[in-house]
Amino acid sequence: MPRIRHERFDCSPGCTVEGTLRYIDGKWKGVVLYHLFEGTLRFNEIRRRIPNCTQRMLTNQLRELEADGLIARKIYAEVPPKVEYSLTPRGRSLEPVITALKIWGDANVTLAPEVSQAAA
Amino acid sequence: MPRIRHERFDCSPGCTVEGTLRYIDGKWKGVVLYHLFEGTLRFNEIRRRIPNCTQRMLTNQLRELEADGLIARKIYAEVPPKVEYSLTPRGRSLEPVITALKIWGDANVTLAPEVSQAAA
DNA sequence: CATGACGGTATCCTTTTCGACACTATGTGC
DNA sequence: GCACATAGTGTCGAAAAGGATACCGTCATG
Repeated sequence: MPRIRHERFDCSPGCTVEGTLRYIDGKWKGVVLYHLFEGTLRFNEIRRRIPNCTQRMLTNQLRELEADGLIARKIYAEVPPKVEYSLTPRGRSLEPVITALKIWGDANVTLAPEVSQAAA
Repeated sequence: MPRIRHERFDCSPGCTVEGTLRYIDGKWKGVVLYHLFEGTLRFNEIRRRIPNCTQRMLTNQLRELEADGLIARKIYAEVPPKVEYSLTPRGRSLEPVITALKIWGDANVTLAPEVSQAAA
């Protein structure tokens, strides 16, 4: 089980910052949330949008987001299984945060696929 | 060495979000930045503000932040060593991001030391 | 009968992260 | 001579995160 890690934040002021980070941290959560801002998606729709994420990891991240009350999981009792994920109001309230992250990232993060060739 | 982990982000749009997260993620970085927004601080001043962080971890986080160009490290060649940390312009540009995180956290993160008693 | 889509689990393993602890150098105060 | 303060470094080990891979049940299709 992914373990809830936001049990205590007794460090100092500014820790709600860390607290928020614990919600959206986790390799794929930011991207998942980002895609869900567009609207409700099925499991495999999300998968296809994040090809580098393994099925196991995606399930993990979704479960944690769900446990944190950020996304809702709706299961349809159909025969080819159908599960839809959508943001809860709480999840949607993260939009300004994600937006702030994206704005800074667009300005400051270099998405350079060719950098990794340096060692060759 | 802390290893730079922002080598590639080829996953999908929204990944600058992840990119930004890689900069401010890391257990204590958010708090360190938060305290540095107040102004320049010496090593032990930061330590005292974040008692739960070990010396080694603090050094680590500061080194990573420095390597990422977010903070500046100024060493005074004095005899009781004196090192001052301050934000670079790039680091300061993170302020809206940290602020967004803090706003959400203040509203949504429960700093509840008593919640962890649930299992008892 | 075999295959594929769907939405997962279970298991294993590697990498990364984090914390504890000891140790360093230099100078001051006792 | 001893302890203390500053600002670290080094090593060790536990724990967590992440990735690879295989497997599950069900129904439709070929």
